[in-house]
Amino acid sequence: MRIGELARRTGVSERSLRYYEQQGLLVADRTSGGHRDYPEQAVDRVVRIQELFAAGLHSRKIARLLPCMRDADGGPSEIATPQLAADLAAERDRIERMITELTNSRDVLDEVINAASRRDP
Amino acid sequence: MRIGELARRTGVSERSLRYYEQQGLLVADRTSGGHRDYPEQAVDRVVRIQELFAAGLHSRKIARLLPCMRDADGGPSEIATPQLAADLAAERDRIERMITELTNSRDVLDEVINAASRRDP
DNA sequence: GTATAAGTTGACATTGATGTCAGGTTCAAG
DNA sequence: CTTGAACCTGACATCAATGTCAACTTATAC
Repeated sequence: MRIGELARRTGVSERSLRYYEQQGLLVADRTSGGHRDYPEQAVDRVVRIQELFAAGLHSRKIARLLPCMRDADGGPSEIATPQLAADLAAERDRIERMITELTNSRDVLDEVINAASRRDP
Repeated sequence: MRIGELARRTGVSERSLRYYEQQGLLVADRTSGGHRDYPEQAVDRVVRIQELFAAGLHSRKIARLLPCMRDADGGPSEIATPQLAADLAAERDRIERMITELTNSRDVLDEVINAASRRDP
């Protein structure tokens, strides 16, 4: 699949897909003419990458993490080193705190929205 | 309370507190000499502001939202207009999706961390 | 009053993913 | 073979919160 289709199917811009490749997060075959050719599995991977970005991980860390994730089609190709695992554990805790904060914010918004809809039913 | 103490107690830098004031998110009395003097209640407010920033709201939107939130000491001083409420509802949905994504990422990290700790117990 | 800590404003820098544009090449269909 | 769509690289711009530094003023304790 080519970059346009991948962009369409993932909702990620072509610009970002090229950036992911530059950062070593995504690999693509090339046609004889140099156009990127992605495997079907790239769709899942891009979604994961996006989620990890949304979770506040930087591309360098994602690059180290990706080989340790199990793919849609099989187990991980690497096991995280103890150091990486500790690093990821810290990220995990940060994400957990983030979820708590987001939940708080969501509840605050709900309250404001409900107050408005009660006045203006 | 002065800015240094507020920064210490909230974990937010003095720089950011001044920025919040500049953006209309935070008000402070001034001493005769011009130093900021915050009420006790500012601590809670700063925490809320941080959470809303973490939820991806921009300062302008937070500024419109804040008067509609109930404070630690009482009800809201304003009720959101229908337009603001609709706007916030969209943010709410975005935050909800974000929580889902973060939960996914957390689970992925857990899996990688567990795989590493199983190999290296 | 003097020293030192804390505060003030203003300006400039940073960060990192993404947008955008230009100039050129490749692909696919007629 | 031609044409228009899709793709390539490279460069520059953006956004918004925060860091940082400078030059100065105020507060506090001795």
